[in-house]
Amino acid sequence: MDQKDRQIVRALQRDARMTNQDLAAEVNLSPSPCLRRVRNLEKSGAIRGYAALVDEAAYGLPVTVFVRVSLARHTEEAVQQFEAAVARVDQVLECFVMTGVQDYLLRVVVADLPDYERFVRRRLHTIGGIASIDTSFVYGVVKRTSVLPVV
Amino acid sequence: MDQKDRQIVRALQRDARMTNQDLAAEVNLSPSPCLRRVRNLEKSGAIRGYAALVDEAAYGLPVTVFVRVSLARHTEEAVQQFEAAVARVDQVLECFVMTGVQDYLLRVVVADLPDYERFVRRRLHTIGGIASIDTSFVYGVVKRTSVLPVV
DNA sequence: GCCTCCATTGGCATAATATTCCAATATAGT
DNA sequence: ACTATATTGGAATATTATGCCAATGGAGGC
Repeated sequence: MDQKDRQIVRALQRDARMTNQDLAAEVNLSPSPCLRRVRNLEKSGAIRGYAALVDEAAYGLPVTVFVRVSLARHTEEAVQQFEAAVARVDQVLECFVMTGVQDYLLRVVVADLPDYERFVRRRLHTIGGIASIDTSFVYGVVKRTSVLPVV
Repeated sequence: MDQKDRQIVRALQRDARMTNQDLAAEVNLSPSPCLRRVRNLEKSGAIRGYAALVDEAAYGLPVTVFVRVSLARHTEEAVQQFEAAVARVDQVLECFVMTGVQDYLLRVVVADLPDYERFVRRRLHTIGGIASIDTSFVYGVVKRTSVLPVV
């Protein structure tokens, strides 16, 4: 991935639906080589896909929660089971394995507080093997971008 | 936003570059009304934009860090100053105001550990007014989706 | 310093897609 | 049941993507 690829990537992080012609103009290429670069980035996996950014509140899920989870045991089996189970839960949009005391950080979207309680009781605790759950609600968004910094 | 709009939104979260014709087929509409719905969702702000999903490692920034920040004082002025400053830092992709002891949760991407140290010393601490910083590195990704759950 | 080879590029023709308009259909309120 | 309003589907047109081929540019060898 050279500088031109990175330029293309940043442009598409800003607006994934811009036309190839506009993209080509922005990175100073003609459309053909520009499109070829994009296709190569897709094939190589550097571009994992394209996603619409949606206002969760407008969609009907205005509450975002970050949940930190610790497992009771860390056997291969317990870990695998938790990770497979959590991946199946639709409300969990992201789940990261983290350094520190807590094992996982989850980003979860729900409709309201009662909905979050239901989520914890029916979706999380039913997985089993969880030692502790630490919940933080999102009050507000200061910044939210997809565009990676220039390297 | 009705069920059809939500279907459209989920489809575009899965693949923002699918053609309007395929989208229309998926939600059982003809292309014209489907495109009109998409445009309305864009105008109303329900769709905030479209972003390419990029492999940070392939791009050259393989280290993702979640940083929790507390401010020393919570005067209107100190808060505004911090938020404006953090929004200007390119390595900070997301910054949320959170409930709990810590005030903010930041998602940061860097090249490596020395790069993270530079980031904290030159970008974060120089902002001023920060009482504490708590760092957690991302070891691995269990799940990562843009698609909101069905409501 | 020149030449050769390989990767990348630009332009053109064609195919696919988006966009706009209008008539037809469906929906909600009275 | 009737009217007003919003939404739909289809066809014509404008944009855009795509694939092919000749041309260009740059790195390494002589």
